[in-house]
Amino acid sequence: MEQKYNPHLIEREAQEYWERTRAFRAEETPGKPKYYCLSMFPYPSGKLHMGHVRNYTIGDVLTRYHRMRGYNVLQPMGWDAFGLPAENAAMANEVAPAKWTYDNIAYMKRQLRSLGFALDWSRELATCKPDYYRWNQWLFLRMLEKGLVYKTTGTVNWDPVDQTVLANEQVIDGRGWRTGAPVEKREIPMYYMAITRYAEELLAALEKLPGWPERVKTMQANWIGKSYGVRFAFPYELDGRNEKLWVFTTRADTIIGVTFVALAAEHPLAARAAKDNPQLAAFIEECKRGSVMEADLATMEKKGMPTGLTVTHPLTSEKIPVWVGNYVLMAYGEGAVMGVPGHDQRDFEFAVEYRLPVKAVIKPVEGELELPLKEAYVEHGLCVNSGRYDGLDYERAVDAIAADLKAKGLGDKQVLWRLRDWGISRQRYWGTPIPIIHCAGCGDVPVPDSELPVVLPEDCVPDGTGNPLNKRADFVNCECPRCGKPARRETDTMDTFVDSSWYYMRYACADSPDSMVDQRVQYWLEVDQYIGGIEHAILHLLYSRFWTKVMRDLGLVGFGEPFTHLLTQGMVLNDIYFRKAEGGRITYYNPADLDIQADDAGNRAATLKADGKPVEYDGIGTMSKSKNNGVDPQELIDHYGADIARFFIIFTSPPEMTLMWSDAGVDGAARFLRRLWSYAHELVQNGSVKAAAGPMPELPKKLAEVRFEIHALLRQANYDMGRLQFNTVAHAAIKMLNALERAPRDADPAGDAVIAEAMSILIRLLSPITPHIAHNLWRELGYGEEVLAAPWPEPDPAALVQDEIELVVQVNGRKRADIRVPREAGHDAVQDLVLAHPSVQKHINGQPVKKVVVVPGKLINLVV
RNA sequence: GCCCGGGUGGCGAAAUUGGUAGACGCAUCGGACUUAAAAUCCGUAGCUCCGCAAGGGGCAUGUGGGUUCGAAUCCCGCCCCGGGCACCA
Repeated sequence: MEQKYNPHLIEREAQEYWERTRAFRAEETPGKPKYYCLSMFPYPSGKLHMGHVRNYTIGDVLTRYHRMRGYNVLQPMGWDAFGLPAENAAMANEVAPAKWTYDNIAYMKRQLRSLGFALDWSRELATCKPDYYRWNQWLFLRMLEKGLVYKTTGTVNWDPVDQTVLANEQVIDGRGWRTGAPVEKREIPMYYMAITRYAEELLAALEKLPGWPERVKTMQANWIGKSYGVRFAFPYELDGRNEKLWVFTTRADTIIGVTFVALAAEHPLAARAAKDNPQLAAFIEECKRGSVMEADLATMEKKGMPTGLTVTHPLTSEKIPVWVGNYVLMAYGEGAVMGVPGHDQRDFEFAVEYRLPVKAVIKPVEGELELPLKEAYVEHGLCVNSGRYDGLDYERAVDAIAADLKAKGLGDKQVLWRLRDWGISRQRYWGTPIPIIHCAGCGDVPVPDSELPVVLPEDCVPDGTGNPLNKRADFVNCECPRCGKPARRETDTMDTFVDSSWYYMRYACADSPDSMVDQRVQYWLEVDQYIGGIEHAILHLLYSRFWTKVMRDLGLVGFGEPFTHLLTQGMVLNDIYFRKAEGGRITYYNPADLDIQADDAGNRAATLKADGKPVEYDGIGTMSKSKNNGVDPQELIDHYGADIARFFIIFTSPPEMTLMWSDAGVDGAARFLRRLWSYAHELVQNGSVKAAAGPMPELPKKLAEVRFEIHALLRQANYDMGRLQFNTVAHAAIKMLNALERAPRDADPAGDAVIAEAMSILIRLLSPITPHIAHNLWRELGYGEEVLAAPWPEPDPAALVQDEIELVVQVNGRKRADIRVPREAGHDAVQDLVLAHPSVQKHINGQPVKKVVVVPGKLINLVV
């Protein structure tokens, strides 16, 4: 054993050992409890960043911990390899997305290997390979057969200069990121997956996921958004026909207060009204400018214009004016809303702006409304000025009004979901081709299963002006499978969320050539622990749950939820810097490439090292490819080694907490592992550990205290392991070494026994976090062949028995003394000791003790 | 704008879920070792007041209220930061 800790040497040795022994190859072993530990697979953006290291270290800690607890563990890894950044890189460097992606995978795989993760690489997959995405296509066709996939139009961001569809991310302040041109909305045909058919189950099944964080379940429940309300119609006459304008409301109790109706700009009635009204047509056109993002729609200035049409109030028969409002969403409800300025703040502001009447029809249960209203009264209350509904509370009013509408055939109660169907068509090259052929005679024809996969050509180089597949005659031109005549292949590709909705199943049978999944999926799934960033709390996790239910209903798998336990890792943040070029194009710069000066007031000035010119600061955000603010961990690994990097990132913050990246403190991790090494080296030199094999002898008081401390720390560490708070497990390891270094050093066989036991505990406790040094020390100290095979340590109850306990004494809730009392001390004896304490005497100051609060074994509070 | 989190010393954090606030680590300062540096080891440390000292008191968990014998923890209002908002992944 070398005297100095040489992480690179021992890490290489340990990794070669694991490689040679195929230590992490997972086999289906019936009868042994299995544990499927899964970290979200990375997008191969080029290099790992700290968020990846954090994610995969957490997963590895859980993997190795469960392995030592006796589970048959699977921890796989793969690549979420389709996506937009590859196309952006292609435009910037004129390299094909495929080559860029495969090069990145090769580099990042080396980085992952150098971190020593216990991964079963034999199951590696990349979603851009035909043997993976063919099953996206295959399931798409099954869903099409079941009516779970359908085609309709959808709204996209359109860059009129590049003549291309833009991702939301590529729209900056309403303009295209490359051209700076104002973005327009455009309606195009798209394929949808009918996730709303599963809305009820996706919501209800959240309650059957006790292993998920509450916050994630709350977010999903709100996203699915079940609301109970009333769908009803305003009758009207147009072009000599009697028609109905439908709306949905959760506040039917306020229906008498309707003073206008507002339509989305895309509403068919708006288009009809605009036919002879150029001003309105222009306004509708204006509404179609700007991005499709909900955050933009919700924050923009509320604007409206009258259509000149009126409809009839279904209960009062009043004439109600119809407006077009830019804030009404076509995608939610009916694309039209009733306007009740008195009791909806948004309607109130709209009414004030356009001088529409405000009617108060709800009053508080206690007291009266102050009129005229200065803002909408949005609380539930009692109906007033509402004729026969006066005095009814919310529920009764809704019941009565729904019943009256129903009697007139103009409405009824209805459940409305906020969740929308999942549009999966992307007008992009680097994704799974949608397996459809367009035939002039037969229409949209599914590609037959026998012709799957529809293979994506890998040599296209996008240039930013639309999907390059459209220019590939060899891809586009084909025969109609139905009539055999020349036809055109669909060039849209699938949303990459399709890829990530089932990859965790494919790991179980990554080599299965003839089927999407096989019986091995039944062995490994569900995933016992899923680990990934909180940013995936809604979309990815919801789509995966949906996809699993679809596969279940197609008889492909026997379970309905993919992930039993979920750990949502906190984001790793870093500063963001950028420059905005003329024309609006934005370039982000990595903080590592900048010279940054900050003054005491927190202002900062940064210049690019390459040209010395200033760049702008854009606050902090998640490390990402798009904001170019990732920190490459490679420098850390090269300098300190994998164990120190892993220990540091585990040590520095609890897994679920957001972490602002800073490497301050990494020297502490390095110092700890060096101290551990030196301590172990000394033990090896003087042979204390080997000499101490055998049962624990009778211990003198000092050594019993050391042993107590070790076992108490272990008890706490195991508790923290169980609640996934790994930072304090690392803290416990440091405390153990501190305790050992403080322990009496005489060459006493009893002392050797305590130290030998403590080191075996410490090394096993550390082995999930710092597996290489643990592997090495376990062997050097002669505990066995490999720490991986050792059982997880449990505290010895006998070591945790104490003769004396410490009690805190408070007077009026403030700590005034500590006392040590024998463990068996009775209540009276303790009370005498407490009252005799001079500091307690002083603070009681002769006043009578009114109350004594006792927390057994911990605290006594005297109230005077 | 809407939904979900978070805010504790100079910094990362802990506090077993209402019971000693600041464990453990970083940085800082002082000391030891060394020709020197690095490394290593020892010590100190929230703020503030009284005291030569030993020691003792007060104030402190973003902010303002409230509940409680007792609040970082529970309740109400506000401020700031992060995540998501359906085409970034």
